Formats: sequence, C-alpha cells, structure tokens
Amino acid sequence: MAAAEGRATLQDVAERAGVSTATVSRVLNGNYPVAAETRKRVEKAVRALGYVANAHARALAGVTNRTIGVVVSEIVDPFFSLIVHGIQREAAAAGRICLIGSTLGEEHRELEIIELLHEQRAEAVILVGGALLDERYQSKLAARAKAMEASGAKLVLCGRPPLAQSAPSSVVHYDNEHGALNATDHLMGLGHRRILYLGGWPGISTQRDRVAGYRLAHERRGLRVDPELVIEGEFSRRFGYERTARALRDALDFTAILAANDATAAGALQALRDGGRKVPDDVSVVGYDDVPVAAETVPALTTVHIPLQEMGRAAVRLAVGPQDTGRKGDWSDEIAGPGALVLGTHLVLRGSTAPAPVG
Amino acid sequence: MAAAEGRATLQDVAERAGVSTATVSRVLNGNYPVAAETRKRVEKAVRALGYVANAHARALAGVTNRTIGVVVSEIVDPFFSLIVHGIQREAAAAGRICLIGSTLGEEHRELEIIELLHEQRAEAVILVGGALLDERYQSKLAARAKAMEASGAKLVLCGRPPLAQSAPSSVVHYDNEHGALNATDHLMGLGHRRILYLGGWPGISTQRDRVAGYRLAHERRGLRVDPELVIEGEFSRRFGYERTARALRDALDFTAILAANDATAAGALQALRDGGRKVPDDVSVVGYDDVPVAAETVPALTTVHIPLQEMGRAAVRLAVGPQDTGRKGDWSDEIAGPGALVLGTHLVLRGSTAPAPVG
DNA sequence: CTGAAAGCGCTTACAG
DNA sequence: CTGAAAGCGCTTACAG
Repeated sequence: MAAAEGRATLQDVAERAGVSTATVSRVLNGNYPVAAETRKRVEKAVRALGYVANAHARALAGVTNRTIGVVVSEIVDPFFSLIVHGIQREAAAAGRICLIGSTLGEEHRELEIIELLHEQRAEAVILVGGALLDERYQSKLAARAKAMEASGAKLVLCGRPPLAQSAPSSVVHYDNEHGALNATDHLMGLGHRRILYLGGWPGISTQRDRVAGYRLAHERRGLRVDPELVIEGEFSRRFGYERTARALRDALDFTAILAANDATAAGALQALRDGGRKVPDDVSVVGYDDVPVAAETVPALTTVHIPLQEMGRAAVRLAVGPQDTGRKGDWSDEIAGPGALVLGTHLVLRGSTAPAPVG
Repeated sequence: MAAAEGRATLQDVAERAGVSTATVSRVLNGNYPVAAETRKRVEKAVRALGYVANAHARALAGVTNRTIGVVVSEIVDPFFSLIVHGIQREAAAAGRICLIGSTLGEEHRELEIIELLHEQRAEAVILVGGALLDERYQSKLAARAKAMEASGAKLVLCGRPPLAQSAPSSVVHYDNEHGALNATDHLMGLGHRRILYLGGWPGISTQRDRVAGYRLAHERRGLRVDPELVIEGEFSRRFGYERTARALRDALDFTAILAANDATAAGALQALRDGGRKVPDDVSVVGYDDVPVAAETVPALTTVHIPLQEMGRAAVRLAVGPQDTGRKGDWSDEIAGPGALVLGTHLVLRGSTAPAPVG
C-alpha cells in the first residue's frame, strides 16, 4: 500500500514483477494472452506500488484517450445543466469522461475553449446551446472545425443549427422555431391578440429562432406584429421581472406574454403578482425550455418542453459513433445519417394560460 | 488555412519554417529569446498548418497540464452546479480547465472517477459535496489520497469534513451542523415544539451533520427529539411531497418542518397546499442550501444560505496555490494554513415561517 | 539566438 | 506466452 516516492511507472511495476514493460502493459489492458501466473505477479506489483497509468503517455502512444470535450455557457443555467446531465450519462455508458469548459457567459470565448479542448486531444467536442450570430465568428468556427476533422476529432453541435460553409460537424438540434410557433398559436387560440414577446439575447441563434416562431404565428393568421410588443434583452429572471413591471407602469396593452425562457417567465410572473394582476385570469404567461422551475412557480408555467437530456445523449452518440455507445440500434440508425438530427418539442399545458379576458 | 492531412506536429511546423523543433517550441511558449525574424517565420507556419499543440505530449514532457479534476454527484442539482460554477470561474482566472466527472448519484463510483481523473494527471481533484459514510470506503479514499500526494497531485474536499487517518488533503467546508441548529432554533423561537425533520439520505455526511444540528437544538433547550419526527430518505422534491402527504394522512402531530434541502422543502410545500394547510399560518417550513428555487416557491422559503460559489472558488485556490490564482492576498492567507477552511452559513428569513399556531 | 539529442511513460508490431 | 525496441510529440538542459 505504501506508495513509492514520486509516481510509480510501468517500468517500476515491471521491475518489481520481474517482467518486461510490454507484459505489464498487456495485463493492464487485458487485450492479449498472458500466463495466469505472470498476471498474478504483475497485479500484485501494481497494487503494491499503487500504480496509476499515465493517460498522457497512453494517449501519446496512440490509444484514444476517451475524453469528450463539452463547451457550455453557464453550467448553473438548468438549460445547460440538463443537457450536460444527459451528456454525462451517455458518456459514462460509453466509458468516456467529460472535459467541461464554460464561457461563463462570454460567448466569444467559445473558440478559445474549443482550442484548449482540442489541445487536450478530446476525441470530440460538443458545443452546447445557441450559436453566436456573427459571420466572422462563424467562419472562424468553420475553420476550426476543419482543423479538428484533419486531426481526427469530431465537432458536435447540440442545440444549434449546422455550420454554414459545409464545415464538418454533426448536429442534434430541436425544433426551436416551431416550439415558439406552437406556443404563440396556443395563446391565439385562447383569443389573445396582444402578446408580448419578452426577453432573450438577440445575439444568439436560440433567440432568433424563437422570435421567428412568434412572428410566423402572427403571419399565419394574417396578423401583424406590433414592434412595441417585442422586448428583447436577456434570458434572465431579473430581466423578466423588470421589463414586465415597466410594461405595467407604461400601461402597455397586452393580455399575454411569451417569455424567451422559463427564468424570464418566472420573473414576469412575479412582476404581475406584485402589480396586482392575476395569472392567468388577467394575463396569460408561457415559458420556454420546461426546466424544473416551470413546475415550481405559482401558477405552474405552460411552457415549451425541449428534450434536453435526450439532446445531450444524442450528442454523445454522434460524438463516439453508434458502435461504441454500448447500445443496440435503438435510434442510432436515425442518427447515423448526415445532416442535422432534429428532436421534437411540445407545449406543456399548466396553469399559467387561460382564455383572454373579454373586453 | 488548409489543414494538412493528419494532425500537424511540431516537426511539420519546424520543417515548414526551416528551423528546429526546439525553436518552434520556444516561440510557442514564449519563454525564451528568439530572433524576431525567426519568430515571424514560425508563426506563419503555425497558422498555415493550423497547428494545435498536443497537450499529452506536452504533459508527458513535464509541463503540468493545468487541468483540475472535479467530482460531483449530479450536475443538475443546483447545490452542485452552483459550486461547480464557482470552480469554473476561479479555474478560468487561474488559466485552468476543468475535467468534470459525475457519479450520477452512485456515490460509491466516486473512487473510480477519482482514478480516471488521476490517470489524466489532473494537477488536483476536487471532491464536491458530502462524503459517503462508510469506513471501508473512507480508508480506500485515504489510500488514494496518499497515492495522489506521492504523484504530486492535490486532493481537495469541498463541502465535506477532512479525511480520517490524517490522509493528505485540503478542505473547504461550511458550518453545516450549525446551520441546522440555527434553523431549528429559529423555529423554536417562534414557539414550535413539534418540528418534523424531513428528507436526506442517511449515508452521507451532509445529512448526518444536519440531523446533528437539529438534535443539538433540542438538547440545548432540554427537549427530547421524538423519533417519529425524524423521517430520512432522499434529498428530493418527490420524497418531500410524498412523506409530507403521508404525514398529513397519518395525522402526525407537527407544526413545522425542517427539510433536509430546498428541493425537499418545495415538495413539502406543495403537499401542504394540496392537503389544505396554509404555510406559514398552519405549518412553517424551512429549507436548506438557498438555491434559486427557494426564492421561487410560494411562499418563498426561509432557508439556510450556504456560500456555494465561494466554496467552489476557495477549493480552486486550495488546489492551485495562492501564487497561481492571479489574485493578491485577499483571503489566500486565511486559506493557506493547514486544516479545514470553514465558511459560515446563515439563515435567510422569507415567507415560509411564522409563529406556531396557538392551541 | 539556435540546434542535436535525451527523455517523459506508455503501446505495439516484430521476433522469438 | 514474452521481450527488445521503435515511436508517439513535445520540452529542456547542454553545446555551440
């Protein structure tokens, strides 16, 4: 049990067991026949020295190091942590470990983090969440994607559209625009016509697509969108609270809110309550994402459900390939093809929506 | 921009620039004088080949690879993701990247994951959250700690007590027992005498310490704890809901609940509402952790605040050493000493607690 | 300021 | 079934 001073190496184990390093390597990897007696001696030496293989040496010697890189914006945001949870589950099933980098909300740092992950020779890196809407950035990303492909690493996009310029990458996305379309249409079906679109950072594809769905719903019914009713800014509870409060103060005319995400909706809910409005009697509110908080608010939020964990799992399957995930051909087939895998979303009806007040 | 087939190596860059690999290495690391002209040529070659250093080779050649391992139970649990958020922030400031492993709720897998992280030669590994209460496990962990020390890697405990057997490790903890003591005492001060302790998995140090605080509060007032009022099980919303519902059905006599964490408290709150009890008029409820959901419930939860992000940051400072965090001696001093750094907790008063109903 | 060479700790054909 | 040896891609004394 006594650890040698300094880290024990294969060499140390070999000497102690009286065999060559090749033999030790073989018993450790179990990929080659070794005499039972020899194996015993080696295993004993390994234990005695507290030997732990050096993954770097192993990786350098050509074995893929079974590491998956993940880039998120903010791990505390449940949108991200639910996806990461799915990634971790599937990665564990495939015997992988995750290197998780965070931009800490500064999206332009994404590229930097991808490079770090690439340096670590992650076999794949998964980019989680919406893409920065910036052409120069996108072409840098495309260049990086090519470099990664050249070095045998995969790039997987999870929750964002494919890269332009036919840069090599796999993608698992969700029908984001359609989710917003459905949500808006649900409100319209309840008689709402003045629907406030609230929150969301315009610099990101997620927001662009959600707003697009909101607009499309109007278009389909031959309604025009009042520009006053689109208030973009942040995906945050605070933003939802403040802008709703301001809208009430300004006596903005609306009977429903479609929030950019659940956190924003939760803030709106509180501002409405503080402002003496009843939800859903006076104002209906719809969220987006269906993260746990959506079930916790009072009333609970009608929201767009995204299969976040599933997206994470699918991303890992795309990253490691179906043969390697340890599962039968469930929907690996579906995934195998080129192009984007798009997961469905659906509206979850809870207590925050009701028919528009008459008059 | 055209990436060569296969990954470009230092060698490739050297050839293209007409210099030795040593020179390329020097310009890349900028730790040695190189002629401006030479530097230019090398940089151009690097760009042309889309060269990305191989972190494994680098690590093998002796450079620490600036990677911090983190082990969590469930990343979706805000207790963990808030700590991890703090870890990521501080790690980024110190130029580190995080390898995050998850036990996915199977705590005994922790050791396995530590080994993986150790194999990857993380310069430190941070164990987040309570410790498994199992002597055999603890001594295995102690053995691993020794092996890590021997190989120059640090083990940092974040949110759990020091290892027994004086195994080498740094620890940042919080006054868990005291938090529960305060919370219980707050309820007693409001006149509550029949306080239900609800939830929490008994196999983990977190729970042990919280229950201990609950008991200590009773002891201090010379009250005995009715065993019927301690209902342990899980740290989950569902558990909180079901057991509260059952307690109501069984007409268990209590006027307040101290929940093992906020999720459990949220479940209890809903069961009370569904059971027609008013909070806080009929029953007071206190949570633990002060995660975002605590502000979201109706009424908002009185709960024990833990400086989760700060704990994460402190853990990184312990992991990389004060000289390396890029900050002046703020509280590095405080941390520098041996033994455990213990962060304070405090009760946050919100709407879920009130004087015990009379009669 | 620059290069040749050793070495980091493994794995894997290639020979026995 | 086992070993000697080359090689993975870097960094770093050691010499110029």
